[in-house]
Amino acid sequence: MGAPQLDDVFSALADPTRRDIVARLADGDATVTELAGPYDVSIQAVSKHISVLEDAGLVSKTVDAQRRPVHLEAEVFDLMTKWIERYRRRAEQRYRRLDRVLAAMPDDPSDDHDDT
Amino acid sequence: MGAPQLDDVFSALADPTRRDIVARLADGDATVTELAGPYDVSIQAVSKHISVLEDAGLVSKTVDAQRRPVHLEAEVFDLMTKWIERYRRRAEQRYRRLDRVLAAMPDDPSDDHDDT
DNA sequence: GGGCTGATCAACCGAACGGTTGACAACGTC
DNA sequence: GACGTTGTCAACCGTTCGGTTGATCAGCCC
Repeated sequence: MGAPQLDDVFSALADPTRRDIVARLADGDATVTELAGPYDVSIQAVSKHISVLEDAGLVSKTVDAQRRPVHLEAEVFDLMTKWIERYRRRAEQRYRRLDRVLAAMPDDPSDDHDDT
Repeated sequence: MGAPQLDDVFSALADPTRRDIVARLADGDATVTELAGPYDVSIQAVSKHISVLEDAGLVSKTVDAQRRPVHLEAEVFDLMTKWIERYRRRAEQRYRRLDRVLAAMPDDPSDDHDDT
């Protein structure tokens, strides 16, 4: 119930079945059995997957009689995106800086060769 | 060797130690022992972590005598960002659309009640 | 060459993971 | 109230994962 941790989000999304479930939920809510349909595993397994996604804050379950429509929560994606962007940008800045240094550098035989 | 898979990228980033390593590499390349420094685990464990990151295409190792400077590869981040953004956007569009529908809807008793 | 340093390889261990089956709870329907 | 449907809980199983220790390889330096 606390704020979702990056640990949970990333490891939830590490599984292809769970990523697929997220992909399908982007088109609209679906019940557990509906979600389980395409996969060659038991409903219990899919139910577990959804629990994992829920713990990560990626989806939420509502109650509709005996059905449990699953809904994609977009917010948590921001958490990931922010984390990723932070380091991607830093790495790219460093890369560009290095690039500039190299460009400004005259042909130097002590330089190691580029990686194909 | 092959293109990095989302599986590998997400599961690599699921581990907090590995995320931390990535974070530190954003500030600049570092050798394995340098990276291992802050952690309370063996160098072998850190070496394994770096291998996982390498397999995911998130970092690359170069050769400098007996040292192995590790370098952050920013490209793969795009792979993740693209995946995330695709579904985040879809989910948010649906949300906004629903929002509009609800806003445009007059008080209707046949509607199921709202969730608090 | 001998020794130190940096890093990986190999075998092993316990915990966590993804899957299974079986039982069961909750709800709508007849 | 019995029954079918939907979904979860619980126990179990094999594999993967993060960690360990010990051995080994590669490269610098005296």
